[in-house]
Order: sequence, then structure tokens, then C-alpha cells
Amino acid sequence: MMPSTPLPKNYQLIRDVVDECGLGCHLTPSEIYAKVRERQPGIGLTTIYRGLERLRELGFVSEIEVPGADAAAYEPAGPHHAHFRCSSCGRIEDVAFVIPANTLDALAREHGVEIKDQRVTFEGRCSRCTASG
Amino acid sequence: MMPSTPLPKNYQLIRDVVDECGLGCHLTPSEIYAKVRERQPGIGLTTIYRGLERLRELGFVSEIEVPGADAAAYEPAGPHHAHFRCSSCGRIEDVAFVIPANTLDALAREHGVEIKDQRVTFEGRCSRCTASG
DNA sequence: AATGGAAATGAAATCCATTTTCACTTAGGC
DNA sequence: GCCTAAGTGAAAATGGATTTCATTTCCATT
Repeated sequence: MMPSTPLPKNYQLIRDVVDECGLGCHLTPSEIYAKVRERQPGIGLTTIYRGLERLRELGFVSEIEVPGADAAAYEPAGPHHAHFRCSSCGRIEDVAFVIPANTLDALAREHGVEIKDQRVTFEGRCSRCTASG
Repeated sequence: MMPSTPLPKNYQLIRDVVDECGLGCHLTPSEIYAKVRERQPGIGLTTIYRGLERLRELGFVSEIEVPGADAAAYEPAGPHHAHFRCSSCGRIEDVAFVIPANTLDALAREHGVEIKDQRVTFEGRCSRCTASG
């Protein structure tokens, strides 16, 4: 079947760049801008932001906002996971961890709210910084 | 014993405002600025930022950075917990939840990193918004 | 092909939280 | 009192993200 609305060419380029980065890779809008620009020199930063928002709505990419990082980052959509941020070098890594649904349900009931999403971030020192510092 | 360095008067005021807000209450720097200004009209926003940083270093207040919120928030230091943010009205609530230390240890070992802190945020709809929306 | 409306685009302006700069004042040890 | 370090506030700078707006592209329909 054909997609109901094909992705605009520029948005597809943005998606490609994020996808090619791969799982576990995180790019900021500026980084994405630079990479897309290599293939489409005229494109503007505005379009990158708009494209990322659209792609997020469509579920193609995920936005992560990691405390301590100075910009949001994007990653290809994939299985839910947590993130680790090295407070020394700023590196962000994926961490295989999810709070199980029944725990969320219990918390939601307990607090009288509806939980739709979880964001888990760990902070510390990555192996590289532990070795060198 | 006397504290090694007494807290500057303005920083103490900032601390008071955050403390009086109480557990489960979250204030942005601007909100704190407004409240401190009621008692110390001449104080500048710069001092608020500097004071909050110092108070955080001293362990008197905690900074929380919740994805989706447009400013950082501060709360009195207390037992570790998670946060819930209503994506509809922006309200932030405390949630009694911590990832246990042995889980963190296992993850840290598995990923070859040193985990010093955890930040857990849930997103969804608060009771008020569920009722009205 | 022509047309019309919706979506996409980029440059520039704007927004806004936070940080930096800098000249000045305050506090406390001597 | 003096001196140095710390604290202070106004204003400017920073920088990521958003908005505005005039223009262009796309595409379904003639």
C-alpha cells in the first residue's frame, strides 16, 4: 500500500541522516543541519526543526532531552530505553532499561494520574573518562 | 560548631523561599526571583541564579530539569524521587519512585560506566486534566 | 497544460532562559 | 582602619528554538 502522504524530499533527507547515524547515536538539530547540508546545501535550519517535529509526530525519530545537555538530540525510533550521560565529557549512551508497565500502572493509580511515557536518564562517568580522569 | 562559611544573607533568603514552598513544590528561577523580591526589592535575577547554584552545591536545594518544561525548577533537598509532568497543563508533581541501587549497579557493570545519579520523569495527564479534558 | 489552494521553504527577526562582563559595594580577617 | 576576596546588579551577550512573512513547490482537479 502507498503511504497516505509521501514524506517531502527534505524531510526524507533528515530522516535518512538520523537513520544512518544508527541506534545508540544521538544528533542535535545543528549536527543534523550540517549533515543534511552536505547533500542539500541550500536547506535552512528552520526546515530541519520543522522536519524533526514532523518526523517525531510520525514516529520515525525520537527526541531526547537529557538534563545537562545544552540542546535536544534526536535518534532513530526504536525500542524504548534509557540514556546515560557522562557528566565529564557529555557523551550520551543508550542504556537497556525500562520501568515495567505494571510498575507504571501502580504508580499511576497511586498518584491519580495517567502515565503515557517515561524518561529515564542516568548520570555519571563513562568508561573513557574513568580511565583517563 | 559554627558553619565554616555562613550563607550570605541573600542566598539565605533564596533558600528560605524554596524551603517555604515545601516538598513537592517546584519553582523556576523567575518565580523565586519574584518571591525573594517581595522581601528584598533590590535583588537582581543574576543573584538568584548564582545563589541557586551555590545552594545546589551545598546540597540545600535540588535542581530538576524536566523534559518539556521551558525552564529549570528548584525544590528543597529531600529524599530522592521521580517527577511527573502533565503534558496538558505543565504541572509537575513528585512521584515516589527510585530505581534500586542494585539495579543501577548491574546496569553500570553491564555498560562499563559509573552511575552517580538517576533522573526519572513520567509524562501524561494529571487528574485535573483527565477530568476536564 | 492551466489553476488554485495547501504545504513547504529560507531568511530574518524574535523570544527567552541563562551566562558573562564589569564596575561597584560589602564583609571579615588582620 | 585596610586589604582582599566575595558578593552584587545592570546591561550586554549567548544560543537554542520559534515565529513571521513573502515566496515557491507540490498536486489534485479542471
